[in-house]
Amino acid sequence: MGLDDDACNTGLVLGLGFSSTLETPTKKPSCLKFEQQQPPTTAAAPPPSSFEPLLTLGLCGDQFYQVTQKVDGNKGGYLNHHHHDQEKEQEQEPTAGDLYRRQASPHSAVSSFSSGRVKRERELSSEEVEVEKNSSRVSDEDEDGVNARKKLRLTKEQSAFLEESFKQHSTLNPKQKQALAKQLNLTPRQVEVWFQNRRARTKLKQTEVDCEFLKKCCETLTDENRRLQKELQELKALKMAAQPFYMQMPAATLTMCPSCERIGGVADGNSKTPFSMASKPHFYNPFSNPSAAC
DNA sequence: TCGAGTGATAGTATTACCTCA
DNA sequence: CCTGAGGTAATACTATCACTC
Repeated sequence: MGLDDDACNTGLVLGLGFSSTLETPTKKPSCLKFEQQQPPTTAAAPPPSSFEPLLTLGLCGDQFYQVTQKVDGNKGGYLNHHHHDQEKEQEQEPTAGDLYRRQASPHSAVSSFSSGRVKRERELSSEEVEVEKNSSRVSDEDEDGVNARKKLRLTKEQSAFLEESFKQHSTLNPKQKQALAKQLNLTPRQVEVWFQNRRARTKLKQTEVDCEFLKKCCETLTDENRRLQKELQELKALKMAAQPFYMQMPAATLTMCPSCERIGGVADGNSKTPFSMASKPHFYNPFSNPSAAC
């Protein structure tokens, strides 16, 4: 493409691209409709080179949504009632190490126990494991011992409550998780999984939205680029038409005296031409004839 | 029957704490 | 006492499975 030449001759430069908005959420395009919530303790940082529109979804409060109304999670019939004497355990003060982690780690919040059931059961307190086994409608094994993973469906109330909580905080610390679980008659693990999936799917949706947005940006900029290229060509044509004959000649055939700044060469080099090109050094070729014009 | 939505699981990365030589 | 290495725990993310509607 001739952009470089154009830039040399006209000072106009055309470009097309996006700037990374990493860590500059305020620079996001204003036309983005969705905004992805960045929790106070930001989740794992994206790769440094990634485009991060930093959109947020929902509200972001300073305080975790205080649950004031208990939602009966058993209305749907999928959830078994479970005992609430886990409360003591839930309200135990975290250890110093826990506190440190929750405050210092960017990943502080939802525990996922994601290394599988064996690990999970090692990590969970016995009470919590018991709750988990009882509270969900099904366990991994049914009465026949067959590994039939049946699926819990959250009730509307439970979903709405979780959504509301997610709007407040997209991640939960263990206490919040416990509280939510208790309010909703779910296991902490279920709350945790719900938040994990919610985050993942929010991100997925956001990626799709971003993709569409970037496509549109690309189209717009391409059109703009095309328009400016055309305009540039027109300006160049006008400029050429307005130039005297010798200025349209190849620069190699022209020389200009560096001292008197008069153009020499095939044209009339000693006359008082109005086209003395002061401050146009590219008309001067020091290797051809430095002072021939004089 | 199929596809979308979604709960659940497995694997992996990161970070911080703890222990020990 | 200090320090670095290795182990462990907590938590996040991603991919995928599997079930329900």
